Amino acid sequence: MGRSPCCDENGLKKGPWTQEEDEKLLHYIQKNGHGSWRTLPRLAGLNRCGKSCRLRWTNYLRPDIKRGKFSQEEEQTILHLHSVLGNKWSAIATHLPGRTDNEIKNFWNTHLKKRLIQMGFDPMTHRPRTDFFAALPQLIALAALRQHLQLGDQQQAAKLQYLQSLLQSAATTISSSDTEAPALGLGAICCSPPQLTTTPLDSCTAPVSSSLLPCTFPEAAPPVSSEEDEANNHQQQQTAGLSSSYGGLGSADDVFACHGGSSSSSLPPLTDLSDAHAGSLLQVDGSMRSATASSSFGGGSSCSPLPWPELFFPDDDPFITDFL
DNA sequence: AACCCGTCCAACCGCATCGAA
DNA sequence: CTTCGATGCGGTTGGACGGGT
Repeated sequence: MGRSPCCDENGLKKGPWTQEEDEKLLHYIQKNGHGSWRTLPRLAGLNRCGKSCRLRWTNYLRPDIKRGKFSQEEEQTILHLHSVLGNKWSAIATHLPGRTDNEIKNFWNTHLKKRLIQMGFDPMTHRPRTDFFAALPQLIALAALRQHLQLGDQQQAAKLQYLQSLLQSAATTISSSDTEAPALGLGAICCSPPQLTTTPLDSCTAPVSSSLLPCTFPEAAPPVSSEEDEANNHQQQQTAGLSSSYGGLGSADDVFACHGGSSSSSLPPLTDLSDAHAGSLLQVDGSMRSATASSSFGGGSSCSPLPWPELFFPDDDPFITDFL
């Protein structure tokens, strides 16, 4: 596939660096600076291509490299910057002294991205996923269905029948949605965050659909490419404050802070963090949440009304209030 | 002990961008 | 304006490692 690798062309070495090579490179750069990376290997006595040397230097040998685990503050910064900049690792790295773009990228891919997905967020847009959320109420109902199988009277039977139809539509919705959602499973769905949303009534037009979320966040997280955006970003940071925007991914505050609430005045808050349930919903490790996490999703607002008709589920129905 | 599987991360690859000629 | 080499960047790979069975 594609062109041959540059290092193969001249029989140059590839793969892990030896200590001897490291020392040669380090000594040369400390003495002469890197200058032209293309000529450096020859001058330094290394059988490597310049690219490989540059990478080794910038990602490993540079004296100002910070090693070890990312701090909570660094995590927060990465999350915030990624929500604004996208996969601009080098740009993000400039805000994290001592960290390389490669390191940040790896950290994102192995930790933060997974955590966001687990929590029901699209890691690219930093928005709650809308695909499987469309079926969330149905799935929640199904999860509790077992508890109600002993129902006897006619009305309960009607409810059961209705839930069965929801099951079908939920399955359809999920199987036709994009690829990641099914893999997340109900567990992930149950720990997903929309339950926390408290939506301004006028900011929403469609219930429980791909557009159910009231977020006016841009469709795709726009990479900051213009000075204006940079300025906006800066303003956002000043307004929200990097350190206050996140409390660490582990808490509900963290995620939602980065999803509009405090990061831009033009974005309606997705979350009422003062909500009494919020505190109990998300654990530090981003793992499973309690079933009650679904509580405000259905009943939160007219924006995402329950899919089941009031006929079956009057407000004071204990069956539905289980979920609310 | 051997194997499997998932995670982590250094390093590679190829495309994009920049600047000099 | 175009070309071309150098460098930067982001996506991906593959090997080391650790935990579980």
